[in-house]
Amino acid sequence: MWRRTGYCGELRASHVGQEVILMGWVHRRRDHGGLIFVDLRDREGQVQVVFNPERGQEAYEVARRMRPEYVGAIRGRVAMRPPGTENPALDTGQVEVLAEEARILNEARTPVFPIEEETAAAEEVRLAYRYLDLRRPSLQQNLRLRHRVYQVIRSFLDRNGFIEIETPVLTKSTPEGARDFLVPSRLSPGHFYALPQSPQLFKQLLMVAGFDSYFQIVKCYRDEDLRADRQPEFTQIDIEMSFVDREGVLPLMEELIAEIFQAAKGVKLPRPFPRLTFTESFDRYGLDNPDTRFEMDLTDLSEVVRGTEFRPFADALESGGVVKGINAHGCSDYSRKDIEELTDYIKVFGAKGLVPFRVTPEGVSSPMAKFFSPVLLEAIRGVLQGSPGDLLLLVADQPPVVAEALGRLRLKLAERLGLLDPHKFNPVWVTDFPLLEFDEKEGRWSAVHHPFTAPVGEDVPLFDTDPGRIRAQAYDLIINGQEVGGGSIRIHRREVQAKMFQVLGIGEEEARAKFGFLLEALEFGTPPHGGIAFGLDRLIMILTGAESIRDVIAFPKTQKGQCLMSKAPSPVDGAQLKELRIKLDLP
RNA sequence: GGGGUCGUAGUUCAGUCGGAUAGAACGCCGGCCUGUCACGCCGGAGGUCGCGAGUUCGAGUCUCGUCGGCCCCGCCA
Repeated sequence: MWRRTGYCGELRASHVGQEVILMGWVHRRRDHGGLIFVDLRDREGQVQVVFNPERGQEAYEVARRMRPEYVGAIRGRVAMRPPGTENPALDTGQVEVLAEEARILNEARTPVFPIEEETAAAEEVRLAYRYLDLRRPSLQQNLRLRHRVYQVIRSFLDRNGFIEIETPVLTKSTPEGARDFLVPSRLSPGHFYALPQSPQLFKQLLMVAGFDSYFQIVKCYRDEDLRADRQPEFTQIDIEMSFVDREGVLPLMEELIAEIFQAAKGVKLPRPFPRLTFTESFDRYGLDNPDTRFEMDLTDLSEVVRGTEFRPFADALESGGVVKGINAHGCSDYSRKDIEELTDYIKVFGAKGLVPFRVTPEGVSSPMAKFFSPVLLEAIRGVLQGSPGDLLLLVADQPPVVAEALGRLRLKLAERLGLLDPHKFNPVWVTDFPLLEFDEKEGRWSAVHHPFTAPVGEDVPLFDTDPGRIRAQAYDLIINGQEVGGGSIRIHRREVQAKMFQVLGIGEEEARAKFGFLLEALEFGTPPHGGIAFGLDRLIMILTGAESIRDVIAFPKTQKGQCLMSKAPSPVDGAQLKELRIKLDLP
């Protein structure tokens, strides 16, 4: 076998005169009868190879048999292209390789879809032939950027004293949180391992063990329904630190994120990152994952419109609700149909309606104008700072409904107005989440973050009086409205953990059965500790501008959790099931 | 569990009011062509209209069911 001298995509004018041996895929062949051009492609790019029978009759004959995606090897000399035939679209476009000898290393079936930067092929087809899809430059670039990010993370955390430790993939099912993937145990019939939703308990135990600072780039598994940014298995950058409070975690994590953005995008993120409390975020943006690349804040109009006869507003206010609005700058020309579309959109989130007011040079107009006095219309305009050309959109309902409806509407409008600058990266910490939320369905308190999150010290007495007002020492990192990470300072005292389980309705016995090992560990000298986990896939999505998480994962699954290439999941034969003592009960 | 949308040649799509032999482009195969790079020109092959029922003289087209892709709600500590 020949040994290649380098990559196709690397050849430049400086290589002219050198003899090279190249190997790669036939990207395209242009047969002129007496002269054949072959673009040979490898991971670094492509280069034009010229087959002239006068230079190599046998090589020419081989080139005649070449077809797209054949794997070929050529030996030849790098030459400047004749003047006027350079191709500025190619990095290698100044030069070409004059083939003297050629070999076909392997033939290829006609590709199911052409291997091009932008493919028109449906994702269904691309996923079934993922290895062909992965030949396309855009996916190659995404995965190589992902590789770069792995290296930056390891280098940064190593430099800062973190120790990389693997935790079990076959572990224990725990209550709360997402549905577990289960793995039957052959050696313990009727017992099951669970795949970890995160290494949460293990990393805390590593703190108990005295490793001080730990990290892991680790797969996590959650058996929930998929979305454009959710896969059943995904990767976290999992981090935990001992003897720290929040200020020991956040600034260092900002350095890590900044280093990633610098290395991957050449973007400098100013530090410190801005911070918002959960309450501020909720009030201004309606969501706990605010996109701060643009303004359009939610504004409270409850006091302005109090006393109005307009039923939807009056009813909402009487039943403890609020009236809030946003100013869609320059949207006064939105048609009735546009407004209807936006209304339908927010109805998905529980809002009953959307009340529009157009600001014109003559004043404020609205289909609902007859319910409002001119003074009130002017007051609404004033509070929302409406100028002629603006469209004011109001929603009235219970606070959470108003927040989500307007928060999502704000994003929808920003998208329509082109306010989401893809070159802008706005990180923001959201802090002071509530520790608990009341689950109406289950009729009990549940943890907003997870049951090991520490409450803010001064709020601990509220456990007995008003659990809903306890703040958590938890924090999320949001970039451009995407939650890319979240963490907390953990409970390290046995009695606080007990209080937490108590309020969650997890009995002494159940707690011992489910988390006994953690509770016990807390009794053996647990340092104060806390940490964070970043969603690596989502981070790579932001860095690459990918619209789907599938574009940053080599072998992703469909919305039904299937791998169209390997056909997983699949039935297994009876012997396997018998060995596991499993009987199927299918509909 | 629910809502929306899509499924026709290898690929991307068109296909009228239900009507005769289901079309186009790209790709593929063959021929010609010595400076192309989305090469060009000539010719050709290629179809389980996702699958299954039903309505009809007749279904790619209408109805019902079903399978699958994508987006969303619920879900995702």
